[in-house]
Amino acid sequence: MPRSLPPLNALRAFEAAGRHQSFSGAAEELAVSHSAISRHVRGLEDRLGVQLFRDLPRGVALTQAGVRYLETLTPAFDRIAEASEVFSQRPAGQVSVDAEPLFAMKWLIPRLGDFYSRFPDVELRLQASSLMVDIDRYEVDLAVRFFNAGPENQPAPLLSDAPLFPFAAPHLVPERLSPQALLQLPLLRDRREDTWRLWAELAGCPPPAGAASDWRMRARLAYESALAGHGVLLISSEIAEVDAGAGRLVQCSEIGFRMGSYHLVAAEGVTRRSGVRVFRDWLLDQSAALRSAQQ
Amino acid sequence: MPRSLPPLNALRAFEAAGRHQSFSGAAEELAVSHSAISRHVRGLEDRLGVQLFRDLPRGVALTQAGVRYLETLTPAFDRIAEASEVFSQRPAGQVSVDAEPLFAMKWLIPRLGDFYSRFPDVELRLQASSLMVDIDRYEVDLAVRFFNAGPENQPAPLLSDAPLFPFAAPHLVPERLSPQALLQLPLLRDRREDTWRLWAELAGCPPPAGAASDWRMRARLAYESALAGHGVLLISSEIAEVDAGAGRLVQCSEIGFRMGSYHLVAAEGVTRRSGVRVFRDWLLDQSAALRSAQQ
DNA sequence: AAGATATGTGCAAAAAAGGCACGCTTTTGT
DNA sequence: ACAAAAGCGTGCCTTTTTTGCACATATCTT
Repeated sequence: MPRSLPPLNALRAFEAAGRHQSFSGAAEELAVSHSAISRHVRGLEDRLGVQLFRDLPRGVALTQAGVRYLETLTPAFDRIAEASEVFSQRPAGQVSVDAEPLFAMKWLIPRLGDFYSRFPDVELRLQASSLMVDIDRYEVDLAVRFFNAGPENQPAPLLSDAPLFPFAAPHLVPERLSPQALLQLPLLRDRREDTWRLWAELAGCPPPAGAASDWRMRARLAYESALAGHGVLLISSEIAEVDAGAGRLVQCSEIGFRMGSYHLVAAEGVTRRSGVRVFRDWLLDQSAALRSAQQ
Repeated sequence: MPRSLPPLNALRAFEAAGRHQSFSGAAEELAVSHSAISRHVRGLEDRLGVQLFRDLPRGVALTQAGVRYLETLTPAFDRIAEASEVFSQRPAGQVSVDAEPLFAMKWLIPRLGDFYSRFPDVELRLQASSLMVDIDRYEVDLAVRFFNAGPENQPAPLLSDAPLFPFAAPHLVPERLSPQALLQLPLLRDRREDTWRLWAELAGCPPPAGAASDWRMRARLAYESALAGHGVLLISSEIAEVDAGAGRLVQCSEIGFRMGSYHLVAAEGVTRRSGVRVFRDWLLDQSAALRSAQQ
């Protein structure tokens, strides 16, 4: 089962020699001496047990076996060369991306330095919106959206499925708290759903009563409030990571749950553009690296 | 224009590592240590300037770039391996060949020893006939035919286009003769055409008169007569070569001309069979080698 | 906590590749 | 006709590449 290949450098030598119908020509192409080619070809013939070249009064000519072999080798090497060249071409072009505001602020932007340094020729246009609408209407190439991935969303690859955990500013909650104690604090809610009720249920506590401070607010505002120490927020640990790492937020409990995940949505046909492809690949690699590091 | 390829052994290492998603797995497949794979992959990444693998908590995983690269490399290596394996499979099977009688006796059979030793598993059935009919009616795979190649016979590759020269037994003609002297000797003719008239014309002599001994006879008989010293025969120098080399015939003049050539005709679809392919390739190689050695 | 898995790395050995010089043959040029 | 050049093969030696080993690190399993 394990496939066995002849010495690849000998194959390359033979392939060049076959194309040139000349060892010297191949030697020049490969920037070596003709004797190197001669040895490679002879070694290959010995190994395969087949005569690939025939002596001419002056020079050499392929045998039928050689012709046939070459007909396979040349396209194979061409494809390899083609695929390898891609890496040396600096990708360029514009990419327009729309991302969920919090994802953009706390996940994407902190990582963009890496992208800019790797692909200085790709011009990135980033905007933030949370509207869950058809991507084509926004006239962007790529969009980061938060939803529960069903079978119908399969083609949208996952960017982050980190669970929601309670986070708060360290001066409000210096360390882990019991669920009961935590639920006594001001609970910040965004407009999405009644996440705190779900959390309390999971923690085995009675649902928290609404308090004066638990307005429904936009996610960005809720997050800023948490940073300011105004209460506890249920937020994706990957979103909170940048501020948690800097000591501006603290995870208050081990209890968390998933409510959906961030996915990358691509507009029709845009991946034909190298800039788009490069950004998408980079994004997915960042995401995969993050997830593999966490678990 | 000259294509530049990354180090091929590094490519193979990467390709195996990518398939296994594991350096150790690749190392086992390639029968080297894991450190060899590790170095190869790192070297390739450095050279291409692209990260191909990402570290996992335990092990490695392909990046998007790695996945894409692998998608090209694996089929390319597969095709190379496939084409290389062909040589290690001994071709077998039957091949039936029909050849012009003189070609079979004086050209083909003397060379068959080489074929038998190279391909002991191919069973060759050889018959001789000179009828120029549809090959399929003969129920043979390949046929050697003598004709003037026109555009309609293009697909039938050339086996021999050596010109006709006058040959005779050495005791009749110990050395080169002038055309005039030569035309005084008994002229052997086969039934094909009035070749001697053409030759005399070429030599600038009056057309030879018919003599008692110049019967029209089958080519084989004419050839035997020449060997027996009964006269001079116009015959392809490649056909006469085996007897000329053994001193049984002597070329009597430098004047010669082409009247047609031997070609290899294949029946429909038979080249799918490895034995047929091998014999055809061998035959064409023999022919090409002979021609390149002569001129 | 210990053992197994999986990769990275310094160092020295082994292997492969390469170059050079020379020989041989054929072709070309003077 | 003779010399030079173009092409390839080969022995010998050098250089470069590749490899293995031993050890280090990190993670997973039990």
